[in-house]
This record gives sequence, structure tokens and C-alpha cells, in this order.
Amino acid sequence: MTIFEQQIYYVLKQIPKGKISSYGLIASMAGYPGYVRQVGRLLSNLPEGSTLPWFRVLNSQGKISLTGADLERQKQLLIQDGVAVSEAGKVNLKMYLWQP
DNA sequence: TGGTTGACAACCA
DNA sequence: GTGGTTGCCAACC
Repeated sequence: MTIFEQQIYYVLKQIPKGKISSYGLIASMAGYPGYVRQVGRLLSNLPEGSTLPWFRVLNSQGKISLTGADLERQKQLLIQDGVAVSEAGKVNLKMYLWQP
């Protein structure tokens, strides 16, 4: 467990229900601007049973970066969160983007 | 040691 | 809005 990971997890836990954020934003808020790809790698390695709201993280276009079954899973979780997600796995950033 | 890859971002046409 | 290019940094060959 590195400081970097702790920071990412910390920021992740701050995202309120019904809101979403982006990889770049997460990385920046954690104090590591430019480490977007590490954020993605970190989330991809999260255990399935994790309580972290990893599904509230989208790319800068407000779109889910996953494909196939994984995309569907994340889409469902977001909808359960009260976030409107299009068929393509895209959300309205104007309405749901979270930034303190 | 060096090249490739990736749940990305910012730019530009 | 879409598609290509470049920058980015650690993890993996």
C-alpha cells in the first residue's frame, strides 16, 4: 500500500452518491496530476468485493472506458446511484460531475 | 536497458 | 461530434 494508492482511495471515497468524476480529476485532487493511467491501473486491480465507488470514475468525456460486460456492470451501478447513463455508457457531465 | 502497453487527457483537423 | 497525434508515468515484458 503506497501513499499514492491511499490518496486515490481517499479521494474516491469523497465522491458523493449520485455524482461522478474523472480519472484526471481524481489524480489531480490526490496530488498526482499526470498519473491518470496509474489511477486506471489501480482501479483495474481492485478486488470485485471492494466497497470503493470505482464506478463513479469516468474519462474526461464523461464516458465509461470499459467494454462489454464490465461496461454493463458499471452502468448498472451508476443507475442505482441515480445517475442517468446512456446506452453508450455516457453521462451528462454538466449535471453529475463532482468537484469540491 | 529498452520498447510496449494502458479503466487517460489535451490538442488539433 | 469524431478521429488522429502527442504527452504522460509506472508496470511489464
